[in-house]
Amino acid sequence: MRVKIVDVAREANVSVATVSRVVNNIPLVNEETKERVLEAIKKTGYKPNAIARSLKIQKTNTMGIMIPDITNPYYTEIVRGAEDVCGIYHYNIILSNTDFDPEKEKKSLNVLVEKQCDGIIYVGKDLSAEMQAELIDAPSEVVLGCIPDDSGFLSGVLINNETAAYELAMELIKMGHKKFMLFFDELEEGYIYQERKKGFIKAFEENNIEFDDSRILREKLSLSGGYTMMQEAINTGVDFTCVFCFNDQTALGAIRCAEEMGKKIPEDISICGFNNFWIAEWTRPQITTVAQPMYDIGAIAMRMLIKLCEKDGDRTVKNVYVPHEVHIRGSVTEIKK
Amino acid sequence: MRVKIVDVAREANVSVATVSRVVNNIPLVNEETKERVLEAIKKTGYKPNAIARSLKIQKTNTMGIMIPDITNPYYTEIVRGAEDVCGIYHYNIILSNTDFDPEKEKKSLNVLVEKQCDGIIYVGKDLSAEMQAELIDAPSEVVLGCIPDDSGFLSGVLINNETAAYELAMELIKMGHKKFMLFFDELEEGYIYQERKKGFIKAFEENNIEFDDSRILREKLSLSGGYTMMQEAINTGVDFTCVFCFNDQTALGAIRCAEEMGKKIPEDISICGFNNFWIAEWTRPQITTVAQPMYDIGAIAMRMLIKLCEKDGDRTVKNVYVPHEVHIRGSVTEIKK
DNA sequence: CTGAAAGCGCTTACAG
DNA sequence: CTGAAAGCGCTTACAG
Repeated sequence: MRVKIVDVAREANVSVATVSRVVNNIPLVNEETKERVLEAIKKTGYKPNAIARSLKIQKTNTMGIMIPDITNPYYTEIVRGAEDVCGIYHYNIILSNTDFDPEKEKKSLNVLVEKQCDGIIYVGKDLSAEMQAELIDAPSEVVLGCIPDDSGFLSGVLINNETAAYELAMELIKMGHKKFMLFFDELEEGYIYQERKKGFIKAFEENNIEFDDSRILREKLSLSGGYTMMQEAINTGVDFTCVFCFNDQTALGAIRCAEEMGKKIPEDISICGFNNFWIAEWTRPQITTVAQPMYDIGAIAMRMLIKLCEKDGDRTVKNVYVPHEVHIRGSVTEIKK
Repeated sequence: MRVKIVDVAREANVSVATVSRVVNNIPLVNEETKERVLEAIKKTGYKPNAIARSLKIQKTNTMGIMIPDITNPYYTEIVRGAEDVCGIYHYNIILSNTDFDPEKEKKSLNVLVEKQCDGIIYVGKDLSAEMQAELIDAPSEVVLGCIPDDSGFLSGVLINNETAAYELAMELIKMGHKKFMLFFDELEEGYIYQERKKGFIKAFEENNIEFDDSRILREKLSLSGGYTMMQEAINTGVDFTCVFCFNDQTALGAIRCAEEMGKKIPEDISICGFNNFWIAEWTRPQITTVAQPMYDIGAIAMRMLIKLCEKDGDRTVKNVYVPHEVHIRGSVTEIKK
């Protein structure tokens, strides 16, 4: 049996109120009784029941984090950043993988709310109107990761995807590329997709580069998805010298396929990823990509969330844009005229 | 304000007991009143308070998972396996990164216990006597990941590291290698370290291969750690044709360093990793390694843990050894005599 | 400085 | 089939 506060009280010959006071470090306790209580706690091995405490004080010091897939290195870093900040402020996180599945998301949000999470971080590539409404409605505080809020009720931490894509495209255009392809997600039409597409197309248009949707391929954003898309791109005989992949895994898959099909990377095809996952400069060729400060996104989001949860914390709601960085590496090269 | 059970009761004109019964799907409720309650729940938007429920029924349906670092792809997979199983059985996980730090581990265990986790999965490379005692003592159920228990009080899920290392070494020996180096962790002397070392040395001895501890290098087990060790190995002029790295990141770092120093991999040096992280066959060269079923380790451990937590679940305590697989890939080759 | 008591939001014997 | 009541283990005004 777990020992409870009343056992300690009995042992120390005081009331439970007094024990509670010393456990919670409330000052107005006589030094001597405090000693006695401390002794009793040690002797009995008492550990406060946080559940009971939470029920009483209406605060769990537990945060929920909804993330598509912890296995995706991009999200892994976010979680690590969030958890580290939690540790500092004596919170814990409940982790929930949602796999971009609206049903799972709804269920997950529900249990996080039922478990009385003080706050919830919602990470995704898009925010459906329905999900947005649920998040605004939720009694827990909410901060978005990687997507902004447009309702004025939520906060978000993210990079400017449009600018990032634009800058990346401009670099490749400067290198002489004119014939591009995009390797994007199989289904997605959501926020990040739109933003990046806007950025790429803006760069294309400013430079009078022809582009239409037939140059967008769609598959799972994975090593094998990238492989498949490259296969298709080469087989259908489209004319292209450069590919923008939605993430680095996809880019690496595409690189491998191209190599196997006899292409030299970057001489024959320049290939770019996105996110700068931890291994991007250790592959051969190294992957040209846009670095997102993923750890920081998690850490900043969590900091904001904690402030929302604390009594006199900052309650300003805002979208925070964190800096990105274009990294030009070995997977791309100037076009030879 | 969150709506509570009494609000629903008032709305439906029944007692809280009745509301509780329909919420928990307890059969003996009149169909008609049930309808009325359901309606009231929908109207009020009632969501049960899981904290209050937990306090009453003495069960949180929350599991703790203590893991060195979620950012290490090896552990990421374990967490995913564990979380997926949790989802099936309506549990959630609190994630805690411990960074191999005994202090953090102790603190973490403490809050998981205070938060009344039904069970805890402890993942690590070693189990100190102190930690073992604390885990046995903990009121929450415990299952170990990646390490076995020798006390008879805990369960564990892991591969046989000695056999795995032995088999890997034998493959390389068959290829004609005789001069080996080991790239191991900077500090570690723990369980997994010992087991693997035993396995390697057993293979060496059986084949009359000379080996002593001067052939073990130690550094952080990371891309840059592997890089550093290879640099040192080459610079000190030790004679070797094959390196066993403690994990795949280290192997990849070692490969890159060797390449930069003008060595051809695998022609000049054969390099092996361990774990078969998700990218191991997409690097160039592909990494020879031992695959651990990491997802399964997490999933199985969680299944066992849940059984321990359920009323009439299987309470057998045992160490479960899951199969590993040696993958010979492009980072190694036969030695040319 | 300390204790008795109420209450956090549930569940569940028990009685009817 | 339904409700009144006790109790899960805490915290915290309130009184002394």
